[in-house]
Amino acid sequence: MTLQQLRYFVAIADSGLNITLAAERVHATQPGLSKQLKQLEDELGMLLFTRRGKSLESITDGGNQVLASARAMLAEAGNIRALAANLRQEAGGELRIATTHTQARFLLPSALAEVKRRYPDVVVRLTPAGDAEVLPLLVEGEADLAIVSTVGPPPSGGLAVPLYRWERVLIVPKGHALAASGQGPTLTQLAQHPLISYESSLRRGSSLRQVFMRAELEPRFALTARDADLITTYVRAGLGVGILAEMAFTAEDAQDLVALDIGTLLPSCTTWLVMARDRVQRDYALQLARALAPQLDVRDLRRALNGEPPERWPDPPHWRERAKASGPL
Amino acid sequence: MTLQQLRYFVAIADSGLNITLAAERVHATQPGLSKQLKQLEDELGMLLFTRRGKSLESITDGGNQVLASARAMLAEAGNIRALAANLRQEAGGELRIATTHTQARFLLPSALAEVKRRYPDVVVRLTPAGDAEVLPLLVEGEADLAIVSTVGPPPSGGLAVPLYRWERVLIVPKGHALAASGQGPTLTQLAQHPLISYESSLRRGSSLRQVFMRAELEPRFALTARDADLITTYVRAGLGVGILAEMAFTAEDAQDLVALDIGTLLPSCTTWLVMARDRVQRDYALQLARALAPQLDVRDLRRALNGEPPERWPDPPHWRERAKASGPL
DNA sequence: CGCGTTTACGTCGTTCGTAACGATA
DNA sequence: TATCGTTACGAACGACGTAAACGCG
Repeated sequence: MTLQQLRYFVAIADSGLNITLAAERVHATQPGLSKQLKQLEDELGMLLFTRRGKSLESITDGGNQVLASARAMLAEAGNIRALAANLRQEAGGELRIATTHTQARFLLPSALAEVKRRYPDVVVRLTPAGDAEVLPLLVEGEADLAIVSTVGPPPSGGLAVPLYRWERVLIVPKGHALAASGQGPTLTQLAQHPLISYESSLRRGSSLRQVFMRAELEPRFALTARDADLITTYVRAGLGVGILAEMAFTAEDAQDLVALDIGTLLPSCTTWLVMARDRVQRDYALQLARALAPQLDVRDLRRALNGEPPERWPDPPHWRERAKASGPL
Repeated sequence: MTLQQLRYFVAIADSGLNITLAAERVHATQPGLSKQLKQLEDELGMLLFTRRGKSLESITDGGNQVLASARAMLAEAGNIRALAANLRQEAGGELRIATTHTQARFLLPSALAEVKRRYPDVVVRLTPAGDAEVLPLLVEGEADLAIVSTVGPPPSGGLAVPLYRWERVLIVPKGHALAASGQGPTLTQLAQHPLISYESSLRRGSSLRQVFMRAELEPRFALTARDADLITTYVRAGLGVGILAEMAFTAEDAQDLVALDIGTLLPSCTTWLVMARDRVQRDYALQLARALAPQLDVRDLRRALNGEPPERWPDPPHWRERAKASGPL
């Protein structure tokens, strides 16, 4: 049993049992993986996959257990390498961030610029994903850090650091009926208009739906999208009124659109930086965390990166106050 | 980074930084380990040990962190192998049990005989150790199972299964003053005699000492030993009165010694089977657990072996009733 | 001078890539 | 026939053992 064999094994498992594809991903040849897989099975004296003819059909029960252990081992190997790279103060490296489009577009740019300034050789890989897909990416080891938003308690599945809170705003064209009063509408008024919002709003448990449900109203969604640009575009096109993260309403939007405060209608959101427990992070991950959460004590952050978060984090600042806040050095 | 390199590395760390000794333990040559160590350090770009001249002086800070990860990886590798061996129904294998002399002598024989009957090819390695050294052996991976006794709550450091409860008895020669009344003495009477008991009784936190301390009495220890044979021997020799686990008082002892019930004076003990969390056990470990705890449901035991113990274990039987009890198949 | 480590060197095993073959849909 | 896996073969590398040299107490 070698680490290489285990690496090939999980690559095959992660490639939908397609050895050829797995071989490409690990930068090796297909016969090489085939052979190593067979050797691993021989040594363990068990089949890791069931076969139909020559093709792999499914993972065996035992194979799944081995898979879990193999993943753990490879993760530890990664820890060792990250540890060494940190100690060696290696300039290069990769920083894989899984997050939603909104955070990638409005929160991350300045923070990533800061990281890039101190660590120019780091390759940042942004993986935009739907709200529900971000955390799995982290758990499966596809990403080093995840940035997600929740209404209420921190997300599970990792170690969460609160970054900031934010509200949703209602977007309407200038001169729209709802904008006439100058202040936000009631929920009942809102329910009479077709809505344009994020895809995740369609989910049964989404906070938007829940708010309507509690008021015994049924929201009508005209259109959902993943990013704010599309939402504002369709609001402009008159397809409906938009519900947007406040961060996503730009100065340009303000030329022909109006953002109405609906803070009382919808609960506020918290955005979290999430990392997998027991995974050693590179130094530039700390740098990113500092840039994202300047209100937090660096020592707390460093401890958190090492898997020992404080009992309670201080309440994160609101998006609007965020620029002003700055933690102790 | 190879598993082999990591194995060599921990072997060196576990051999007091003596490469030659480590080489013997892993059945390899010393230059081989030297070279692999160097290669590992080269690949990681860090020193794992500090050197004085050519000799290894100490582990570096980074080395210690790598060591922890390496141990975790090797443990997982062991898990995979154990899993495969179970699946393969492999007859052979090793069962390393760390325990005290008393349990090894009076509890284990019948249970081990049962295991050996079903798994004749298993090599059982009994590691007798002092009361305080048993659990560390388990945690360090030197043993698969540990059997320890506590007064009160289960031991930490692993997953504990309660086996049985037992009392300590007072051993005196026939005709001894304390035996005259036919029943046990008071604590004050006991304090007037030199005591002979287990080594662990000397420890500051031992339950024996605590009982005396609470009564503001100071016990005098004439002699301490690790095993019951020695204790009874010296009781016979008239060096003092013995305090012994009830299991250790044999029919032979009864010919010239008397065991007095002091159940009211000393709290009763519970003996636990402890295994490391997240470590896959071989099937014969389950067999041993069944033999040791016949009062428990096999399904609970199996789940416990897989790391999912029930919320609460039923109270274990007393040693005297233990032979009669038998759980559902 | 003994103990323990490193260096040097040769051999053997193993891994990996290329190429050809085979099976399956 | 295209796709995907296995087998065959050869080259290169790497691990390991033996033997000798080196440093240190």
